[in-house]
Amino acid sequence: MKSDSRDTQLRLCRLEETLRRAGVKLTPQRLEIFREVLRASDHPDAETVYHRVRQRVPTVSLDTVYRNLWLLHDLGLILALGSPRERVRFDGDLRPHHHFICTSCGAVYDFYSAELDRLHLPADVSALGSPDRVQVEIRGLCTRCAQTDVEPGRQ
Amino acid sequence: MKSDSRDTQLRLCRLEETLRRAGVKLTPQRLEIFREVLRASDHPDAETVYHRVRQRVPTVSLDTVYRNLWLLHDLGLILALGSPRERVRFDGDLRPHHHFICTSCGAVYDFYSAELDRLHLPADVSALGSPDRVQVEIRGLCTRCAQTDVEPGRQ
DNA sequence: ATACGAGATAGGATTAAGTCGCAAACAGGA
DNA sequence: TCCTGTTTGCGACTTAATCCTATCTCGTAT
Repeated sequence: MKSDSRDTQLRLCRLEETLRRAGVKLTPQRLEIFREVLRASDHPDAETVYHRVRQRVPTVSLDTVYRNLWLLHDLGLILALGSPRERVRFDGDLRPHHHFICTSCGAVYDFYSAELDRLHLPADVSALGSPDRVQVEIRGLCTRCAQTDVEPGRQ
Repeated sequence: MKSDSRDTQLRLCRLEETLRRAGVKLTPQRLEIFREVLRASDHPDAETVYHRVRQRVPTVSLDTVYRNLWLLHDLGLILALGSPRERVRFDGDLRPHHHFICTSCGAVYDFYSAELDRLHLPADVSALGSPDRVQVEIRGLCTRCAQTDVEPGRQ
């Protein structure tokens, strides 16, 4: 397992620097939670991270795991799958379409593209399973949020 | 608002037929919940659908809304955004990558593709906001589930 | 038309995910 | 080493979502 060296080392340096910049302390709990997410390749949920970290830091609390996962997420050090912090949403539009998801307000905008609908998938996807629906998800700041957020001299 | 005619009409026919095939009854509540999701273009969550349906069917219960949303989802009549019925999952891999999500077991497999990483986005996306991260999400049956599910004469 | 039975509903009870508040502990700069 | 602002742990709490079950209803068969 060589990946536990160079890659992880770099990520840990980046962790230290990012935390320092944000004025956030590097506690053993925080470190272990971060390392656990790095180590995992199975996209664990908070509870799973909690159990794994517990084997190294037996006193860690579930709350601390939650707090730190979202902290690391907000600092851009790890990613969250799905629509973070949101309930499940439903969509009556069955036509092939794609999503622009605002990382600030959580709004989901649909858009259509014949080009994206017939995307050429890489060969190794077929080893994973048989595709049923292919969607492009774009995350970013929506126009509305960009206006209200910045816009100096107002507010 | 002409879309409330042809399109909706077709979808309602399809609803009736799909329900009949599945041996499921067409109740007024079910119909209104379906129509509400069709009508909405803002990807509402269950609670929102509940409040809207309530204005037409004042006695409807939240539980009925949940049950029917998932029923309609399972019958392929509506879609759910995000990872349905799952908790938030975390991912330590910051490299650009894409996801294959199994619709049966919920597992998420990563895959990498330089081609997909530099996707050409349609022009009208820029009107929605400024893209930050672009990901292709493929939903389908994973190889493992395909084997265990079908495979006659075993188990 | 009518009756009947499988399936559906309402709504209160329950579970479980996730968050809050606060006292005690700790990181890390001076 | 000291000191201050941050973080932790934990129990209480909130809230999304599901379960339970008596009652009701759709839709088929009569």
